[in-house]
Amino acid sequence: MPELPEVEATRRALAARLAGVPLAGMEVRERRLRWDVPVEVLSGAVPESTLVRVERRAKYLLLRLSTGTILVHLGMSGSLRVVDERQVPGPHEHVDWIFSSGARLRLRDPRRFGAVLWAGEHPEQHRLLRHLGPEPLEPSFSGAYLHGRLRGRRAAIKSLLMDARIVVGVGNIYAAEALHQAGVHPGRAGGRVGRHRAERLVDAVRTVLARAIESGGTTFRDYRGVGGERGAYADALAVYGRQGAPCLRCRGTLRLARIGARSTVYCPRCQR
DNA sequence: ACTGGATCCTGACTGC
DNA sequence: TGCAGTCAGGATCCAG
Repeated sequence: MPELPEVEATRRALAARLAGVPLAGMEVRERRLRWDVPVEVLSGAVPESTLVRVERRAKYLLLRLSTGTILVHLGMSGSLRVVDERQVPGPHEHVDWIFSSGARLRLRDPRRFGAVLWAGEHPEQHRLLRHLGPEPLEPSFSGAYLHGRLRGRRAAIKSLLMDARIVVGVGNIYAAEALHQAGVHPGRAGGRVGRHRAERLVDAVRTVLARAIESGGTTFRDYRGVGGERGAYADALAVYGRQGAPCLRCRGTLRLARIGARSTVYCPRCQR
């Protein structure tokens, strides 16, 4: 379940291994992902292009080719690996990018919630990127900004933190972690989060995400890095998956609730 | 405008 | 052991 740290870890690994390498082609074995993979336009744009650099916006990877930009979203079960050209694709390994070096970048996505799309020369104007909120690690995501966006909202703060129009990249795992670190109850109405709590939340979101990136992301179930390795942040989770266990801060018992149709673990004693 | 719920999909897990 | 049912979750879509 890749959230921002997993996507960023993937981006860094891809950039280190494949930036500047020419592409020879693409192989699409299953085009039915979240949206159909646009095989025709990609087969025109990919051969004889070069992967210039790899960027990230929210949870989208931007493969910047010399001929335009491919958007890759990992959905919930997607992962990318760099493999040897002789490695036979397994089930659910739907797309390969074939590099002139012989290496292949291989997309595996059992649940097919991911996406591979063409975004042309101005990806920031693509419909999926156009309405996104600020990046959580950039200065524009501030306590004042968050406080302003929460004003008057009655939905649970957890749901609002996971709303990509308010801030991108925060999914179910890191929302729960950040709320716990900030001492904010996940069910609190957005409009009842004051300036002080908003500041704490911004700090907590930043800290949690930055640490998770350093750890190579969180492998709770199936996420894997580009070389197949697990993310180490799972060991640092304070609440996610720990319902019934003692809160690491106050020793109260962590409780499981459903907020916005998502399971949510929190400490009823130190989150208010 | 805002809110919560349904939806897409498959694998892992639980309970009988 | 086998099978049916439930859950997981990002982002979009829809109804109220």
